[in-house]
Amino acid sequence: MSGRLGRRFYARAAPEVARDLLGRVVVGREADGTRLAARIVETEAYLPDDEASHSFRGPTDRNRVMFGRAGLLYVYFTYGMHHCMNAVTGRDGEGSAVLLRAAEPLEGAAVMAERRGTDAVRNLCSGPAKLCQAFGVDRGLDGLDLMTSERLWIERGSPVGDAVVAVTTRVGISSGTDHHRRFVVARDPFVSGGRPA
DNA sequence: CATATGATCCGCT
DNA sequence: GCGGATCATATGA
Repeated sequence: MSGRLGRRFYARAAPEVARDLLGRVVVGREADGTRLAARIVETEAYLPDDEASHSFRGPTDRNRVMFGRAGLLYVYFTYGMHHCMNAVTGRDGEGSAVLLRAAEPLEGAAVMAERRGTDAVRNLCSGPAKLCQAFGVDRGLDGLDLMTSERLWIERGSPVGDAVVAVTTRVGISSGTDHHRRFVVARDPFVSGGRPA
């Protein structure tokens, strides 16, 4: 429990949190107690001033959690089959969050491999929907509190230095493409797309 | 390696 | 009805 990131970590501007999440560790706990862990290597920041953000047009039933307090988990469903997870950031009611896009498996790779239907470790968490599938995250976890949940949380891990961080435009959106709010660990083989950035 | 396409649901216009 | 913060597979260079 002591390794968990605290509320104040998330209660900052989304781009700052996105940058700082690189090198941190997402931890999941299975019903049977098995621990899953993965080191975050790619994130994206979403703010309410951004046409590509779900929060751009204000709160709805779907995105309500994004307007909640920092440190909540916002999970959405898209393309008819995929889930993606975000950590809510900033002030309560603001509508900003950081999308977790890719991670390097550290613990529980066997469980992830079974869920993902592949043995290739590089392919278990190298994309936002893959990451959710590997950890068994769906809308049932929408709104959980990363401070107190026994199902999913984020630990301190090892923050990375500026020399290793690359900032780029974001992926998979058709508007708001001018914002440089995607953060990746440069040359890391576990980023989405399977290619170093 | 690159581009194309199908899968399959739901929130929003 | 449309199209999306995606992924896996298929096909062609």
